[in-house]
Amino acid sequence: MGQPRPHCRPAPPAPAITPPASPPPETPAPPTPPAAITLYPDIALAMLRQEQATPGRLWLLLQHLDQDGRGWIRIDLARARLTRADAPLRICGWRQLRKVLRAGEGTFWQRDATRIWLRATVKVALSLGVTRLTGRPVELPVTGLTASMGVVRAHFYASFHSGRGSERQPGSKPIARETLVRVTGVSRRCQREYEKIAHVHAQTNYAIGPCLDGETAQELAWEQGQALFTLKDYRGYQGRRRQRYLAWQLPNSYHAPHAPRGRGRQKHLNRRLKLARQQDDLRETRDAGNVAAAEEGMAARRRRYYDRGAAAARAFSRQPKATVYWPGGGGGAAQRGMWYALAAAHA
DNA sequence: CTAATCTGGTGCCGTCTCCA
DNA sequence: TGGAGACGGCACCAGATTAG
Repeated sequence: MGQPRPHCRPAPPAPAITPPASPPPETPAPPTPPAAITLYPDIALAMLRQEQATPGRLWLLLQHLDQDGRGWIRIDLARARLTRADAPLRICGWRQLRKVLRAGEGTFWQRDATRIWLRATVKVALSLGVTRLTGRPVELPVTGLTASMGVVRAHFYASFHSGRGSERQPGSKPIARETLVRVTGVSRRCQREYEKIAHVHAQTNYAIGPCLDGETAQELAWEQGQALFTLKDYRGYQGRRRQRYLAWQLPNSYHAPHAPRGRGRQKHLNRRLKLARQQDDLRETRDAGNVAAAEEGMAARRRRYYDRGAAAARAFSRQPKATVYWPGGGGGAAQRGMWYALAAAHA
């Protein structure tokens, strides 16, 4: 899905209609495609959830091969580029390719005798239950797509972290494993494996609350549960030396390796998704993308993370029922995963 | 003093599934 | 058909509190 292409692509032929005459033979030396594709994390996660990662990977590679955006690929060309032993984009043998093509029929493409007609990103998204693209699209190296399916799945999962962060702090806001299970459909155990494979760095975070005194400790214990402990600041990182603070563990934050890409095409895709949603009247089915947004939204009502203290303080004054966090300042605090906290008042 | 418990983590192992 | 990978269950970790 990497390259800008015309907004309208030719529709696949209706089954009853005679397939078009075979196109002229391809030139033997195709133009060298760029080494990376644009990946929309919501679509990648939906592929994982729907167990469509194998045909999904093939769809991305076929789009990559379709450099001039015609919307179709000749079957013999796909076979040559993806299954030949000496092909740089080889992913499997031709038998397996046939199997995967059958598995993705209708969702990712339609075939006639000679061509694979690729479905547009919007249609694939809708087929996978995604009705809105959130976060940022990311850049995925083609080598990440031609590796084993384990590596491909790991990159699909990691794209969520890569696409999550703000411009100032890419991917750095804490998110619990349990939330990740709900949002990505990937188990906790498997998340760790994927993180190892895709070089996603998980950072442990601690929140530093107010100075220790009996009443605030009680309030916070109510709010945070028994995970609360006292931190003695021997070196004076947070203020006076040896001052005791209330602290508690936060979920991990994650730093993934994929570079973010512009949101330009995503806006256009979201407009078309909205239109398609209205036409298909899908409003009652909770789609996968919205599930992700809703899950994160639920967590956000209780804990909200901000890039800077000023923004956190403003948000807290507007809504004091949610605890707000912002990254620890100098003294290496941010590197150690220290977050400052303004704790919610218990109602 | 010790065991149980809390939240948010990790490691290991057996079983199942997929793919060449 | 065999090996690699995915997955779930279980034990265990930190750093605290609480109950007996």
